[in-house]
Amino acid sequence: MKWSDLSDNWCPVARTLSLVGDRWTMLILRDCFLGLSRFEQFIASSGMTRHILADRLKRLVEAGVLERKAYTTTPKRFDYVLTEKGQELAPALLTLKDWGKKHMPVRRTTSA
Amino acid sequence: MKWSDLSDNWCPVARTLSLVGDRWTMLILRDCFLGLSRFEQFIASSGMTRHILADRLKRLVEAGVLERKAYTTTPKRFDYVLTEKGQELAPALLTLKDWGKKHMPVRRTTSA
DNA sequence: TCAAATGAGTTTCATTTTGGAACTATGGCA
DNA sequence: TGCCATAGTTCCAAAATGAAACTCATTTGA
Repeated sequence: MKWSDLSDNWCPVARTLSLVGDRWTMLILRDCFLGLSRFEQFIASSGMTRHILADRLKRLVEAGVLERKAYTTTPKRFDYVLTEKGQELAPALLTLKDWGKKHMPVRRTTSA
Repeated sequence: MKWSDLSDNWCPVARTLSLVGDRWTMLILRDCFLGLSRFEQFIASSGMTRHILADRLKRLVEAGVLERKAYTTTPKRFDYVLTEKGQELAPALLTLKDWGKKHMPVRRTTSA
């Protein structure tokens, strides 16, 4: 079975994951909740590559999770901002944050 | 930057995603919360391929999210059950479920 | 007794995705 | 004019995934 087939799964968790359950997508949303909204900001913040970001932004806009709003006309440049639908993913991000703080300690390479 | 490097990220969301933020992992956990615990059950329920499942189970056990308990000795066979740490991912799954129910309707191919 | 079935993986190979880097396009600014 | 910034796109190699077959140990059952 292909991952993309999950969008029609009977299970709402699976359907949600078909949109946000791949690498990087949730991290873009985290950045949005942190107040970032532009291509280069997402690149700098997340460390993902440019064409993956371009692809994910397109998918999120198509899904109605982000809105692409021009902030200059010449040249055309855009802010990506959370829609109401996107805002409602906040609880999911918060649970992931809490779990990470509790269970995924940063293993720092002790300067030996 | 590689996905696996996220495990040392300053952000707890990113660290959590380094473990559960790839394709299929969350779906295995969903199945665990539904009461499934065996290899063939996960295969039947999720639709993922066998070697991906084997890989994910190994990672989840190593991470302490699942425990691999033998339920027969000859031949050795195992149940994969949520640890306390794994149980604590329940809120994350619930938020994804709620969001999916609200925002990801099943688009059914009307029998035309 | 031998064949088929079960459960849990492993292996192989083709197809997709991703990572990394370079390249394009538009316009501002020195 | 030449350089910089923003926002992508393109190219190629490396890694991950999908599909199917194969392994192994044991059980069932004809």
